[in-house]
Amino acid sequence: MKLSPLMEKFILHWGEMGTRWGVNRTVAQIHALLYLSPRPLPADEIAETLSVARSNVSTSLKELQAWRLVSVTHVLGDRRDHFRTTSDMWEMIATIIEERKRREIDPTLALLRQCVDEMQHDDETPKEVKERIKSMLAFITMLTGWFDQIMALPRSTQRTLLKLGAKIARFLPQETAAEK
Amino acid sequence: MKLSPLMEKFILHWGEMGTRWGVNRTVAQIHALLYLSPRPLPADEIAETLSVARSNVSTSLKELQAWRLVSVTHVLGDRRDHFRTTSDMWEMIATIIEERKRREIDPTLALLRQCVDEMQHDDETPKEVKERIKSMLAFITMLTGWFDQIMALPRSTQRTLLKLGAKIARFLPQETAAEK
DNA sequence: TATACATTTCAGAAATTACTGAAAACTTCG
DNA sequence: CGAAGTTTTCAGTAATTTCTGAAATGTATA
Repeated sequence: MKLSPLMEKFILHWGEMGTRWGVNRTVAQIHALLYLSPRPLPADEIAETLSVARSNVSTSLKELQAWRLVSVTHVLGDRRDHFRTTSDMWEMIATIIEERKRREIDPTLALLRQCVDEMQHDDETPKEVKERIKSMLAFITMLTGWFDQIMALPRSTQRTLLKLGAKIARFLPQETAAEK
Repeated sequence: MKLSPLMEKFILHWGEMGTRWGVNRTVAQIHALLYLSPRPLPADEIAETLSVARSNVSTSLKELQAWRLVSVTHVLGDRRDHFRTTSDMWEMIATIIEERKRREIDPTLALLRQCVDEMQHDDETPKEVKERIKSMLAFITMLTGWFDQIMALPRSTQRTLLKLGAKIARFLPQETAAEK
């Protein structure tokens, strides 16, 4: 696929962003390319477009599929797999957050719970340290709970909330601001 | 500072998490150590505790300060700098998100705006591609707008919203669910 | 079933990132 | 000012991550 300078700029930037967030640059570039592409692309075309090895594309696509960000389709009269990603930004972000939660937050919660559990019979660990761990567990639990609930709402409600922004505060029962 | 097995486990996990999110492992470990520590720690104590070079600690602490996650204090009768991080999880997360926004989202928005600007006189880039870039810009603009507004609310309101979770939908004007 | 096409695997090479230790720079106090 | 204490810088090294190309594996069709 021939890239215009605009497309190239976009893809390169996305690659950079990827690295900042712990995602392999090529993986992020492929994702960006597929996001822009009006049609699903076969692996060899991706390799050619981005000037990376075919094998690298293969590995990266597997990674993107593991993230549920890329899916396979087929084109009539072509034996090759073709790859595409959703063009719905909301869906894309939701998927990324869900996967990160599954891969990173959930194991962290598990560890924190284990820590809190073990600390009962642990007289080596200072009291203050135990408190810190407990409050981190409480906080992350609350935040992920919020997130799960919001994600379970119908898309239209989510969109309403997003559009409302801070105006949502208007709808809250009055005394809201009264706290320590 | 002597680490109990519990503390060690926590710090190692945090280091791993860091690497997943594009943060240097040592930087994340130091952050974790300071989070747990009941008192501010001097750099050499951090180095000793985590078994890394003093110079590495120095660099990492600078990094953490650049992220506004760590600050310097002094202890009476000690010429060394002592370092601490907030123990308020909400504040910590807010800082991390704000910094990431400043470093990564804002430049991305700038790039997207530039792309949208340039695409007017660009006949090399397919129409569909232009649309994708526009809708990404629209989406990120909306999301960061929401975030900025929520962050500007008083802490107590934020806490109320967080606690409410999906129940917030109850307070919305009725017809909410009516959309495409 | 054999052939052509397509994809994956993987060992080694290349590139990048992280770390160390020594020296330089800076700071405080006597 | 000078000595002692503290922090920073940075060149070289180490560790890790990424990438490639060749071989192996998988798959469809003739």
